Parts: sequence; C-alpha cells; structure tokens
Amino acid sequence: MGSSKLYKGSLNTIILKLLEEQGKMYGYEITQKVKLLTKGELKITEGALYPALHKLEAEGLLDVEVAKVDNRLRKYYKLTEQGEKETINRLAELEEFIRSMQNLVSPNWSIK
Amino acid sequence: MGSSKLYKGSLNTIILKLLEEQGKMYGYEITQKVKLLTKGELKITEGALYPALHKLEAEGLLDVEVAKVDNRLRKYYKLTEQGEKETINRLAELEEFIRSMQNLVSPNWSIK
DNA sequence: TTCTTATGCATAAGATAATTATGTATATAT
DNA sequence: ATATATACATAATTATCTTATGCATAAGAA
Repeated sequence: MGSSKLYKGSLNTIILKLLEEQGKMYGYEITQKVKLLTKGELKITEGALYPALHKLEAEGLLDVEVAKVDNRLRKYYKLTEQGEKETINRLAELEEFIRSMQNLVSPNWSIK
Repeated sequence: MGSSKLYKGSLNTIILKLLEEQGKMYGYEITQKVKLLTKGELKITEGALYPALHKLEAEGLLDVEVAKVDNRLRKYYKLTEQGEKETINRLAELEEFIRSMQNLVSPNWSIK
C-alpha cells in the first residue's frame, strides 16, 4: 500500500539495524528483506537506498566489499566499529520515537 | 532530546488525531499538547505547524474560527466532515506504519 | 528466439516536508 | 526594564524522499 512515504528519516536506522543482525548485506538484498519483513508494507526504493548507503559509508559507519556472484556485481556492506556504536544510539532514538508516536496515536496500546 | 526530526510525514496525522479527540484546538495549544503528551520527546516547530494547518484547511479537512482571548489572537481549528473521514484513514495508515517499524526494529515487542 | 521479469548497481530531476531564522504583537513574571 | 510566555506568520535553507532513467546480466515465458 501507500504508507512508504512515512519513514522519512528512519531509513538510515533501518539499514543499520539490518546490518547489525545480518552481519553483511548488499543493497538489493536489503530492499527484499524489508519488503519481506513488513509483508510489502514498506518498500525501500533504490533511489533512496543507494544514496543512503553511500552516505553512511562516507560517514565511516559502513565498510563495503565488492563481490561477483553469477557474473553479477554485489556490494556487501557491513558495520564498522564506529557504525556499531552509532547503531546502538540511533536504534534507541528510533525506539523512543516509536513509543512516543504510539502514545500519541494509540494511547491504549502498550508494550509488553 | 533530538528525535524530533523523525516524524516527517506524520505531522498532519498527529494534528488530525489531536483535533479528533479534543474537538477544537489552536496552533500554539497543539505544540504544547504534543510536548506534554510525549514528555518533551517531540517538539512541533511553528515553521512546520502553521503551514501544515493552512494546508489541511486548504484541503478542506479543517475549519477555522478566529477568537480573541486576553487581547491575543487565537485560531481555533476543528475537523470538517470530510476531515473526520480522512482522519480515520490516515490514522489507520499511521498505525500500520508504526507496527511495521516496530516489527523491523524490535521484533521482540508485541502489541497487547 | 524474443520479450518480460528478476537481479544488481547508479544518478539526476523533482517533490515534499521538515528546520532555522526572522518578524510582529500582547501579556506576565522578575 | 527585561526576559519569558503566548500567539500568529513566512522566507530561506536543508534533508530526504519519489520518480524517472540508465546500464548490465540471468532466467523464465511465449
């Protein structure tokens, strides 16, 4: 559906979180993983993803490693040491944000 | 703290939701209410709020009523009939989005 | 065998929606 | 008197998407 526009600002954190739990991933894999995990609810577009990956790499949060699989190029990304630290911070921030949003929108919900 | 930048795209829905439960509110009141409800976590800036209110009004989702209290201007906003319908849709969308984000970021959480 | 879909990367143009910086004005508290 | 709170507004800038486009290989369908 159409709620893809809502995650502005959280894409970077989503990427970091996935890399934290998966170890290493390549771009296309990330788009598929997110689609799968959210049952198609969130669709990461390539126009958003690749620039985001490049930026995170430029910031020193990601390392890249190029591989060739089936004669096709893949760029595997993984967290740097600094990236691991930042992931913890940004995840905490995002979780806090989600709780706040929940409280605003559905005060009857609660986390267990 | 600093996670105020994360709610991009959801500000309109937050406004609609608050008006739905409060009946009518004026701009400044909305900023204070959000600050209160989120314990300072979310701060709606005026530069974001007022244009958003004007746009929602232009879209026919809000009605405005000017009042003078203590010699100061207030613009009370309330949902139009169309606004009430839209609020239901947008809230559902936002809630679905929040669930997706939760699932991505904290799969261990669940709603009870 | 040709066409479509999937896989995989990338960037440019445009839209959207914030932040930040101003500006105006009145009321209240120090 | 001066700062803070209340109350509105807008312009300039920045961030972050979507959409459109491009290139290239592989696999499956017609």
